[in-house]
Amino acid sequence: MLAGDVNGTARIAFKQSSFPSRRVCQTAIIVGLTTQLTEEHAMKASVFHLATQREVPADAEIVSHQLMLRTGMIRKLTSGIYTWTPLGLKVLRKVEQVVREEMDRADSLEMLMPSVQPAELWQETGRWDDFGPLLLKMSDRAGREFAFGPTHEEVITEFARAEVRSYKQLPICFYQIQTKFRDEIRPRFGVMRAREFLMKDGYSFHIDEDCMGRYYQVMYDTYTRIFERLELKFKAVTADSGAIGGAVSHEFHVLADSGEDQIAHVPGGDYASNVELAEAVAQGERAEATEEMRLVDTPNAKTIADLVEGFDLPIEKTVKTLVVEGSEESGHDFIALLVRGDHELNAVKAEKLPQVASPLRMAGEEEIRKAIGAGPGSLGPAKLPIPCIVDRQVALMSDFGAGANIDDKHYFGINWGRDVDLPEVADIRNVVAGDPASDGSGHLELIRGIEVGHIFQLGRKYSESMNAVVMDENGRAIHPAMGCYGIGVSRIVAAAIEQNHDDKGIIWPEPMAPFDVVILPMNAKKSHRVRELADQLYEQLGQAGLQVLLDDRPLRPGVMFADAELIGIPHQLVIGDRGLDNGIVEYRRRGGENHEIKIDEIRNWIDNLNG
RNA sequence: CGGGGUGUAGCGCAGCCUGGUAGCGCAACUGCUUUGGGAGCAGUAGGUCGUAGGUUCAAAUCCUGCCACCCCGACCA
Repeated sequence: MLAGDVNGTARIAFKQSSFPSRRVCQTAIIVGLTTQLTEEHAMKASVFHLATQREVPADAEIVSHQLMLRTGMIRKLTSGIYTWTPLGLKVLRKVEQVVREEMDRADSLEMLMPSVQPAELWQETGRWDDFGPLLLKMSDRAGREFAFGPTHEEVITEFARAEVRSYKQLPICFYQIQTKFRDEIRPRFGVMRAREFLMKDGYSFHIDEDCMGRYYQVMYDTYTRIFERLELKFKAVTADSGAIGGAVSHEFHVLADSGEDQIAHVPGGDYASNVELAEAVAQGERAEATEEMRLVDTPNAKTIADLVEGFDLPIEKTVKTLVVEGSEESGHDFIALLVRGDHELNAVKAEKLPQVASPLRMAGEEEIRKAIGAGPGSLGPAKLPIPCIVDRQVALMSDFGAGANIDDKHYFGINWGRDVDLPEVADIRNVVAGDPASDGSGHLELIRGIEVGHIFQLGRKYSESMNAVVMDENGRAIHPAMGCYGIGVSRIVAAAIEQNHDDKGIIWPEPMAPFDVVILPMNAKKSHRVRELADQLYEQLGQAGLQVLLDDRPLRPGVMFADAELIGIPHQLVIGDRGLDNGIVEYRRRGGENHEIKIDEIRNWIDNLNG
């Protein structure tokens, strides 16, 4: 059809002259020319689905979400649920493959578990209720209940209790890369916090804690290698294990200012922790009292800021009193928590206090009035009718000011012991920049990160609740210790963009770029030699094992440049008559230096690139 | 779930207050010109105005319910 078309457009002519078009490939299938079909690296823009957009979609807040939509990597189907387009999938698969290779290297065994899981399994561990509304529940025609798996501890433990019966089979680790669903209350930022997402989850089984600990270290190293291979700037931090359970846990964060998590670390040192967990160490010693405690009228002082401005009180001499719901075992409806005026309460730490209800709930104004007799702006430790726990730093304060538990009145010059008995002391605040690290290694700096991996030493939580047992050397049935290891594969794609972009678009780390090289022929329609060299390079690069995109679309140069930069292809070759006159093609490194390559040196250049 | 906001062409928006048969930019399609940084001209196509009801001679516009989506808070890979 194309061959004899004298009046055919240049576009058709160009396609015709190049490497197998879609039509030719189909023919090749028929005649069995499979060698050409294995050329899956190579792709022409004219047969690919490039769907870039110039305008920024209105509801995309962060850069990665905007760029993923503008490049056409993803399309939203509904809230928190996205289609990965051919372009986006190429990136996702690359990340997946690095994860797979490193997991395999650590002797972890890939498998695939069901995403639809029966309710009974979740009821066994109690998580059918504990997981709460995050669990997407559904029922079949017979009314039996199921959940779409948000994680797979139950399924793997069920699998292991049937398959793994002897210590001789241990240790063993299984993993899968699979779509998960968590019905997040508020999905946002595109695939960064989606409801449906791609996750690598791994689970290991061990005869004892010792072995679990050793394999945990193997996974720690594996994760480190994964993020190094992906060329991301990241940090491993000690973390809270949250709903999954277990004692020891580390999170892996891709560092980016837009990250939702705060990390406390010692610059240049080993200490790094999620702020949720970072221990706040009290500094200094309590000074002698120099003032008398006095009741002061503070009619308009409802906040710490009012107090500081209106009464010339240094913020380090003020105390915030927060009222939270008490736990059942505390025997009280409400508990007061005190932190210094310039500090913040740490909810994770507070929740772990036995007196405090979990999850943490702040008391409302009405509840506070009923329990204390004054409003939230006038609370303090003196003459407080409910139990009280103070932060370590608060315990070291002297001559400080706090509410008097009478509306519009504060006590100034309060001193522990003399005026008020020192209540229970605990670490309940967030660390701030400059605090000493709890290991004494230096002073903390706070940075932001995106959590892309989390490893846990689970222990026997699941093997016990689901009664998975193996026989040990002495013929006794024991519950194996478990570890679990997650990586947010789809989130990594977004996190990588957050960390690597400029005003023109994405700057992919090479290992996850959708294509290695793009060929941009200038004015190919008119220039036979441009077309010829483009085709030749396309073939050579493909045969060299590089994933190459030939932009054979009949477009103006500006559009081609803009697309190549937006999509973020690391290496660009610009072929034009201007360069050919001088025997060169132009090479551009996305986000880096440009230079010229002599045409007769291209072969070397390609070999170099590939090596 | 609580608080706020928005639903009009694939994307971004105007029109609504003051009811009168729906418009702009980008994208798409056709033709000609143009071709080293998101072209120009001419033409074409595309919309149950989220949805259901109500008021009215007449509803994108006014009223009510519902739905969806987005933003701020607690959760997570």
